[in-house]
Amino acid sequence: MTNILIADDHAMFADGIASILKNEDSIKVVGRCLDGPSVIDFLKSNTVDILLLDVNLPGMSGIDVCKEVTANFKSTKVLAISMFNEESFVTEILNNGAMGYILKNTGREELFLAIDTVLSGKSYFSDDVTQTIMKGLMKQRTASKKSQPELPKISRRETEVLGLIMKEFTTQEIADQLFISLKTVESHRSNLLAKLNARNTAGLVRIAMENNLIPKEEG
Amino acid sequence: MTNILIADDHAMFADGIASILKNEDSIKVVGRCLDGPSVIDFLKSNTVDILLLDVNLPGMSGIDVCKEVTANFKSTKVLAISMFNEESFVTEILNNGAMGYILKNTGREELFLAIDTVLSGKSYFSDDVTQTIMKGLMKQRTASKKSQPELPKISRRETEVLGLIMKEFTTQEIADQLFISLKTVESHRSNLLAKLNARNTAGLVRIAMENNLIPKEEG
DNA sequence: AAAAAATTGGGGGTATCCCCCCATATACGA
DNA sequence: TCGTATATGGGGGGATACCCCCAATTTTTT
Repeated sequence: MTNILIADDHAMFADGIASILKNEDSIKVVGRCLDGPSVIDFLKSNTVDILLLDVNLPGMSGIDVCKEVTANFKSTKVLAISMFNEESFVTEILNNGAMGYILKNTGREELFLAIDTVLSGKSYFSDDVTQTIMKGLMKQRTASKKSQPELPKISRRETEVLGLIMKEFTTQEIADQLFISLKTVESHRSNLLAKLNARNTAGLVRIAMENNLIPKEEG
Repeated sequence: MTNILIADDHAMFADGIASILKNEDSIKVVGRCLDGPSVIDFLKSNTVDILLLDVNLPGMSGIDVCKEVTANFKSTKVLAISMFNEESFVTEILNNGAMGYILKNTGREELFLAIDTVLSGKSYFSDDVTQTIMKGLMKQRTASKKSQPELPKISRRETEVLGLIMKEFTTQEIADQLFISLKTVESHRSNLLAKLNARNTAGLVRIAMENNLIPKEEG
């Protein structure tokens, strides 16, 4: 038996979902919530396998709810539902733990499929949503490239130093690891600050991560 | 007329692609390269609209080639081709400027479609590849969550301070903006270091970005 | 071959960060 | 209601980062 909680402030829509699911023997709608806080409350005293979560909840947004749920109720999987096929909504809630994203015009067959898929631990996305995400990934790339049309080329040694900075090593430690002088590392740091147009270490790290300057290795 | 450059170290495969494209009047295969450096050389003296790039090139990898091409030859669009539907390959080359990714078992119809799509400035991915990416996004999420099972809750004020740190403000500047004492901000910094298990500002910023702690606003 | 960039290193100084100790008041949760 | 977390603030000090000046050598690019 799969316990499902519906979180949507549109009563009519919540009813619709519930009536669709009602006919399925293996599924039980254990509750309905109209806002974020009541979802959290409900989960504290009930077992829920799948949370059908509207992204655009009033008050506490769906994103925050999702974050909270995946952090504190690990046995509950979130399947996001939204009226909008907006790239920002999709990526945002996926980055906060949702296992799937479907649109409100989804038919009953696809709804069941999505629920089963998410329930089995896999992720599910409507085809339209998938398209949107792929486009979004590209847009994000080109947009970030436009904002900083050409950031100066970072040399091999500077890249090394930057990588070690991101690993929280101090200048002295970096010097030791690279077998060069403290002063040399300071030179590289200084050049990095100038090239990346950063004021301090924080900016160095942020810009490096935003522009994917340091290939991350597995550790 | 669309100029296409094929970069693949497997001669037989490059021949196959070329022979498929030869029959299309609007397409002209202007060259074939067997390794990365020769691609760069070729682009320096030729106009190429689309680069069909094998991800797994010997010597200079396809990822590096792609990075170089999108950085320095902005009029050339990269369509990645690979034998492997590997999530790491796909995301890596997409993050380095490729506009599309297709597999080597792609048929001629889909090949033309991919070329046209990329040529028009949109991105193209085989269905299989799309599935792989979506799964990968999820995996990446759950994996990163496992590595740091539960990082302590960051309070509202700490989040504010952390956000300003990432914007490269100094402790004194943060104190001024929040109308609190320098010492208070230092307390928050100190608590953040302890909670996030970081050694210094670099770690603070890296961990914040890795865990998506600071909602980025548009500027 | 000449110019530019990268790599190396130093002196000296200030700003900032990070650390230890401490305290008070408020708010939140068990 | 009683602890824990949060937010506030202070003294003092050592470590680190950042800044200015500078220069020699090597590598890369033009």
